[in-house]
Amino acid sequence: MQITRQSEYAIRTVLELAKAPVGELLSARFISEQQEIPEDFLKKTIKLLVLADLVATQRGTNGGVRLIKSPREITLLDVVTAIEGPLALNVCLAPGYGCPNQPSCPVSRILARAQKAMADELGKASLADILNGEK
Amino acid sequence: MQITRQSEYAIRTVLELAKAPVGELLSARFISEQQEIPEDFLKKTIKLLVLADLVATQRGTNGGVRLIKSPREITLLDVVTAIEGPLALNVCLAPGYGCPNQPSCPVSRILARAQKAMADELGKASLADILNGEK
DNA sequence: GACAAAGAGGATAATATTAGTCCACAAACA
DNA sequence: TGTTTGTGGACTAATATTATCCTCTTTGTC
Repeated sequence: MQITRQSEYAIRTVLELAKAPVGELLSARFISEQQEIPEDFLKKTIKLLVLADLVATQRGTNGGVRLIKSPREITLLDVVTAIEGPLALNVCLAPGYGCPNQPSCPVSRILARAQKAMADELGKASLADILNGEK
Repeated sequence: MQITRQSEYAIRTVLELAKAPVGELLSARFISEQQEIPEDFLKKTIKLLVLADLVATQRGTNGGVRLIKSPREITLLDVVTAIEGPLALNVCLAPGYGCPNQPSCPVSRILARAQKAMADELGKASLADILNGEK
């Protein structure tokens, strides 16, 4: 019941990007050194962020990664979801899982509620909030 | 970011126990058949519930397992914690983990908040609530 | 055009976690 | 005494996570 290390890498990555001047490209190598993240693994992590439309990449000399949304518009929920897919506290809550009892099953209802409470908190925290020391 | 299958087994187990007449012993075999849980694995699961003081066991003929608290006093949080240990959305939130930045780190603060929101929901849901279809 | 810098992507390995199985043993009871 | 039932440990299997390696493509620069 933890976010994966890859999610943490992703969070540190977008924070690093959010700290840089708007629109500036940071290379995967640079980020990997700053944040002590294995470079090749970071690249894959970045790819997931691209697929989630949180960042864009550019190849070639002086290429790199940049945010494509304002730090105010990106939340921890966005980042974690980009890496791990939709939250699902239990298999029975995963999209497309066909539990015959759902949604009448009282356990799944409670898990869904707990999950929503957590997601709401993560969805409230933007990168900007975090960088501002967060009120 | 899921509860483990073992936690789910544990939940189903205590619910089964909560449905039975107060104080009645159910054997691991019986529960494993009712709930389709591998028997030997269930036994280990039960042991964790014992260690968490949620159930008591009795050996020998007609032995088995029973709750030692009222279903009103046992919450999903109790059960999940019994199996998985204290919740920790991230390593940095695990008891005893020495992150140099904690607790000033804004990310860990948010994760902690999200975790608490989830834990609160799980801690509100008692077995009795669940069996009553939960309001 | 050649070369270097970077991301893309696939394959595979290394670890860690989770789940499940097996078996000898101890306690309770008839 | 022997059967039922939990205990405990070792072990295996399955899966997920994390990490590494290598080749390819794109882009910019000389």
